[in-house]
Amino acid sequence: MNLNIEVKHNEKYEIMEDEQLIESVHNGESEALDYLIHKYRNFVRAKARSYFLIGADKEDIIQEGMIGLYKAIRDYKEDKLTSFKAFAELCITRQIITAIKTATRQKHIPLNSYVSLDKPIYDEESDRTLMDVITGAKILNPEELIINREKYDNIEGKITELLSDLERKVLALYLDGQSYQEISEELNRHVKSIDNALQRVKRKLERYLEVREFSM
DNA sequence: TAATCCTACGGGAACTGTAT
DNA sequence: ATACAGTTCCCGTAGGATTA
Repeated sequence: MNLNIEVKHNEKYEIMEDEQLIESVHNGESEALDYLIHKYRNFVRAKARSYFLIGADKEDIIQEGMIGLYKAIRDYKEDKLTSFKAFAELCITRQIITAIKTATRQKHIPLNSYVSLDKPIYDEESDRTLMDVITGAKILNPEELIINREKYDNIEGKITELLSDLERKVLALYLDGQSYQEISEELNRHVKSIDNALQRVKRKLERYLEVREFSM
């Protein structure tokens, strides 16, 4: 079956450290590249989710995230102090944010909703990124990201206060990159319940955003 | 087909007004 | 003060439509 083939195919890579894999890629092993990209696919998905939860275009953001991943693989230097994973996370995040910024730039952004910044508002739609919503601040560059991290932590606490138990759990797993089905199995609920919980979470976050924007 | 959105429904808790 | 009916809000659920 498919599965077996895949397993065999990756056998030799499974025991390798990311850093070794990178080296292989740099030496021209395209299979190592495939493996790495596959391995980090869910990671990218999880990262991207923060940005499309509130309605951004999921596929586009994931694409950007994958580009960031690719760049990370391409540019990672072994002698760096950071692990590849940390480096990749940075690259992916930066790529996504840059893409969103580009998409939203020169877009008339209503004063009351810069929150939508992270959200790629490709068009007339009013979308906001979860992260933006949560952060409530525009992210101008990586440095600001770090600065905003503190605010983010605060706000995160407040937001989770708004959510019910189920909603909180579902959100956590969702942001973890899990699918509806995986979440439903984990929590022993119908997929429908997951969907509903997510819907409520989104609505709450949107509402929270509005209030927040208003008071800032 | 899976993910997502929209709308409506039912149960329960909290609140309110009122009659006793 | 107590009891009770009516109202409102929140949570979870469900069906169906839409989107990717």
